[in-house]
Amino acid sequence: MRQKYTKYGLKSQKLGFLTAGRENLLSIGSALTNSTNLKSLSQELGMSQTTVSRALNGFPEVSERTRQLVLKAAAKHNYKPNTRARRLATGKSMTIGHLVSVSKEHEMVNPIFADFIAGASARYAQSGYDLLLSLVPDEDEFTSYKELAARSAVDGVVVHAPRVDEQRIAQLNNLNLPFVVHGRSSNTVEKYNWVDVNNERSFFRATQLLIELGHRSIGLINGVAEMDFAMRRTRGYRRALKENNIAVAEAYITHSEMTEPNGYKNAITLLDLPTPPTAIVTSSIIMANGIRRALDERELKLGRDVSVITHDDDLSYFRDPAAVPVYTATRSSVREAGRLSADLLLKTIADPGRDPEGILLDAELILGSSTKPPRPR
Amino acid sequence: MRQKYTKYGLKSQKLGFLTAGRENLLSIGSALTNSTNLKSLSQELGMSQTTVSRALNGFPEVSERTRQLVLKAAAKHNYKPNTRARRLATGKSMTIGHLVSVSKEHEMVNPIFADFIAGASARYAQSGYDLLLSLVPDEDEFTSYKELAARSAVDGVVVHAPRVDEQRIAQLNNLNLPFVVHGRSSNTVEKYNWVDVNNERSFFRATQLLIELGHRSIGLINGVAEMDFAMRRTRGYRRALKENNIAVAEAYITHSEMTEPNGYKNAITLLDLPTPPTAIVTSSIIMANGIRRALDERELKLGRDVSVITHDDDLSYFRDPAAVPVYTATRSSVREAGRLSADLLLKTIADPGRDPEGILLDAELILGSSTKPPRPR
DNA sequence: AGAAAAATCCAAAGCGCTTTGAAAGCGTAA
DNA sequence: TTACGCTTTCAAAGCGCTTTGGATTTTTCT
Repeated sequence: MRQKYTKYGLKSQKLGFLTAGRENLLSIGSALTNSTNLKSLSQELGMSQTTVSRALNGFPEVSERTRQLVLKAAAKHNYKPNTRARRLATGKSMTIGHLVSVSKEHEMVNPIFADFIAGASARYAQSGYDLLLSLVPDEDEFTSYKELAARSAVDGVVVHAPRVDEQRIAQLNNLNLPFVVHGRSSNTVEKYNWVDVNNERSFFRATQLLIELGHRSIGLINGVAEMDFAMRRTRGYRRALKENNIAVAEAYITHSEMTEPNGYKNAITLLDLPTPPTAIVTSSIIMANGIRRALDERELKLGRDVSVITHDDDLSYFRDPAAVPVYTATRSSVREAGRLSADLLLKTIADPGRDPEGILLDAELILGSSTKPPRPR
Repeated sequence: MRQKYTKYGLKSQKLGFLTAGRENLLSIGSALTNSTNLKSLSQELGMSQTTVSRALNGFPEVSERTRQLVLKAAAKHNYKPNTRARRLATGKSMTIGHLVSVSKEHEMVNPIFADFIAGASARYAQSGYDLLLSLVPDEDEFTSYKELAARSAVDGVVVHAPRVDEQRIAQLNNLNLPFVVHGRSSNTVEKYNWVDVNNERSFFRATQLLIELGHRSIGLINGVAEMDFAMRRTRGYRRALKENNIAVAEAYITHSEMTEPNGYKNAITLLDLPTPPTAIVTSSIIMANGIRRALDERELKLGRDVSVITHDDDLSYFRDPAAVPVYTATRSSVREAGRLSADLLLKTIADPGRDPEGILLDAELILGSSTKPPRPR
């Protein structure tokens, strides 16, 4: 007799060992697939699988009486069509992929992604889509997209944290996989779907506000320079200075991953300059916390001694219900961006011929208590 | 002739309209399924689908020469078995579900979940599993698990943020769906898999340290009381006071969602008591930031005027590379917890007969600069 | 009443893979 | 040469659903 090498053979052996008492494979098989299926449901109802399937999926070709009978029986057994079978039959994955890259340097996961996904997830759920999440080392990003596409595991993907030069956009267009970018990529000429905040304008306004208050030495504590949002924010900052005839001091500009310790470290660097800035604009409320710590350490008071404006993604665990918020901020809900991205992606999947669309959100400039005119020397 | 009501009928009409030029459905169909499949690959190789499948899946029943030929051809076409088909055929979903509940009150997503998932995700990827993420309003939690099980969309789930009284554990045991709890549930007698930090002991130690420094009035700014971790931390805190014959002042204990503004608010409450505490223990580094802000506002200095110990989940965007960290902290990497949870879940799925296991992590007590003896009055 | 139209239902054919049970190929011993 | 045991390959049967093209029943219209 032929020796059994197959996976199944091995497994059944193992199972048999563990579940002594079972006499055959069949009983184990049925123990694994415990739930009601379409076949048994239709048999119980004395109808064909077709009719039951149609009744459940809302097709008009089944009488109302039949539909009610089917729905009642389905509810009774808590029947839900098997996802795996349904996906194979329909040829759709009903799944959206989110690939979030984890920076190699600090193994950092951008904290805004949780709130972004919270927004998107709700939309997917409404439309019956699942969310496939994968955190990948940033050098593996494209490989991961390609693999998802090749094994057709998803119907679309969201691209997080685009860089100024973003390869993924062209690559995804080639793969013919619907996608939406959260953010934009300046050096990309192709058309693509995106949802972004008006970074340039909001940092222009923030800087402008500080200038109007009388500040002339304004620091910028920004994210990593390769990131598109960071580049745009720097541009807004520079433009404001330029339009007000203030020279840009390169030493006032720092770029780094947006962690609290980096906010602290960069603020210390600025504060220890021969002529330290009297105001700071920063890209993240997490960094703002680090800046506050630096001020504290240098015995300086936020607002009174140094003004700070931060970008505020309206993260749920920093949301400030106070009438006057702590930080003057350019605020834009990243959760709302998640919702909009999801909507856009679902629209694109439903209608592949659709022209790519860009959605530009305008951050509000919210006045808090961290900005005051500079202290007279 | 019968009128076409079917979904497909409708859709093909729509597609036809949008893609003028295509003559028939077939061509559209093939445009959608663009990738190579097993059939075409085996035809090209002049082998049966069986042989190709076996060669790719590492079965020993295919000669080395054949395997190499197959692998080469597969690589050439970037062939990956279609996920949907494979899952139906094997009867496995190769997917782990993470249901993260979003609190109704603040729509808050616990910030630790991103790092936890980063840890788990890497493990899943290694074993060929996908991660299905769903953020659900906390009242829908169980419905969501039930639905995932009914449509057999996942092979196992992770339970986040268990409460002292946690219904989900018994429910999941009934569903016969493998699961791991991140944390524990005190009032649950059933056995289940869990990965948790020794919350009781670490808060005992933290409180003990403050007492040894000379503090007698110690506040506790904790998470929501229903959460199991919060209850255990309170217990450790109380035990330390008790063992040192210090009366517990209920006014020194606050419970709330762990946001920065709540940290601030609760700290202000404590600091404005007739006899304010000289030290505070808190459950989250985010709250610790709020506490620092409160100290700042009351013109108090962290460490010198009020000592603070925080629990530190070692979140990537707060990770402090400084030799002496800002906060004295009970530290335990939540990312490591994610890895361990994933390992445990995958083990359970591979071997369903396995006895449930609990993994207890011990938080380190890290000395930082936020703890000093109390200031003499 | 009879024919046409509409409504309702069904058997069967996939979806793209894995797995089974059997057949074919191949070297070696009798 | 034949027979035997391995090794290697294959045709075919599902997995549980959706969708097709018809078949059957009911309603509507003349």
